[in-house]
Amino acid sequence: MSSDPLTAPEFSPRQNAVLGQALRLLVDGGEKALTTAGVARAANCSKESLYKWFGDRDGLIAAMIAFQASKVRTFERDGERLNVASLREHLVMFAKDLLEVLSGDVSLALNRLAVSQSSRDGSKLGELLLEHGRRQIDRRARALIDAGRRAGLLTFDDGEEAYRTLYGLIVSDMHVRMLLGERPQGDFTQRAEKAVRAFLTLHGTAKTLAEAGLAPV
Amino acid sequence: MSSDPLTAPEFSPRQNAVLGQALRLLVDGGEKALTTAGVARAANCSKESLYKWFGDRDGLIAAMIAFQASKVRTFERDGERLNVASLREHLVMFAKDLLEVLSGDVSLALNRLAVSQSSRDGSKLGELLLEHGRRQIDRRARALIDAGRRAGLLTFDDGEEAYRTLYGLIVSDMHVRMLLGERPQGDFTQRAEKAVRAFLTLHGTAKTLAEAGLAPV
DNA sequence: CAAGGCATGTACCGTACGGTACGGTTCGTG
DNA sequence: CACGAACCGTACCGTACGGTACATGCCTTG
Repeated sequence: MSSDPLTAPEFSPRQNAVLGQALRLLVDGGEKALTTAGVARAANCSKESLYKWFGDRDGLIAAMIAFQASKVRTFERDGERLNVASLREHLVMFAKDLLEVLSGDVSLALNRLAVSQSSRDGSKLGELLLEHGRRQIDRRARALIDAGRRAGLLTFDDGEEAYRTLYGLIVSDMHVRMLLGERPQGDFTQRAEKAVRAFLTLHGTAKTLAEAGLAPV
Repeated sequence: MSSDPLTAPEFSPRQNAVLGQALRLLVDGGEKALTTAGVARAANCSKESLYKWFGDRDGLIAAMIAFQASKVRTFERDGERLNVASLREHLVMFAKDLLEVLSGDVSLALNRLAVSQSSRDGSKLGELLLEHGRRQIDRRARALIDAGRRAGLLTFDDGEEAYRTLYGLIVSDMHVRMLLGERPQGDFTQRAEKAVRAFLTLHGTAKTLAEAGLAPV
């Protein structure tokens, strides 16, 4: 890795096209299908170019992660005044987006790849994936629940811990199960709404609980 | 796979010793270290015996999963009368055990292996791992929260869903992060207690909430 | 047009792995 | 003791992959 992919994740259009083909190859055939010769054939480029651009196979994979992360952009529109209904709506939207992202083909394939490489020492692939893939969506959720607290709708001491709780309520073990090959079952919308309801029960203020009809029996 | 490892997961002592060495090899060196020649060398047996006993490499891995599952036995002692304190204690114990199991070296190595193989079609490794590794601990938790409901301490409609909630509160994304190579941070006991507190807040009856001092502010 | 950079395609090399075959050894059994 | 089964160690085979070298062709630039 000659250039730091954390600060220089930009490639030429031709290279982006190659990375896209590589991702497609990975999604379709799994890790063992991601051979340098296979990528070169699928992208109509030469292996020599691959090594010139990305250094080695690990560099190619790192570039694929950066490329995919650059495609998944999440918009965080805030500044608007939050009330119980809008907070809930935003939380449900976030939950659904999170479930969609995690269950996506490319996300699952890249996560599988990073997991399988993580046993090798010095492989920063997992770190890279967490940093690139999660940072955006994590910041969006953190900003949302912080705004909820500022608006007097949520109560918690540690924002990070509250976010972890929200994440666990939404995802549970679904991500690992999908990584292991299980197909997602159940409706994402329903799952998201239930998770948000539980989260509000745990961290909503009295005002929120009353307005949302979540007062404990 | 000539014999069904779901119903016949028993092997001779010699074979068990070989499987143990194979697991050690996998834990130490990751998936790429788990070569048939390496296992044979580490276990002082011949490759021919490996293929005779386990069929092929996949059969060996399946046998490793069954062997490891046979070692991790979880005791579910029930029948005692549950009160709020004992329910809470059992839940915390379960949560700590779950975190211990998931963060164990062998568990992580096997999960990484199953995840990396899950993209290949027809690979029932993930299914096998979920079935063997989780069944015991899942049943224990399910029995516990069902007993809690029968004792009038918990309230929920769907036991499976309640368990998923408990699981998510305990683990959140820690499992995936560990699979990606991150070292677990924080105290398991504290994490377990917080998760159980949240679970009781969500699914405890009025009696439970009052006795546990969890009445919402 | 000439020249040089850049990309492609192919051929090649070394290595490592899954799986098989075979000779030698140990051990239980009639 | 003789026999056979099981097993060990090793050598072997075919294949596939990562990485490199080289010849050809395109496209810009002076």
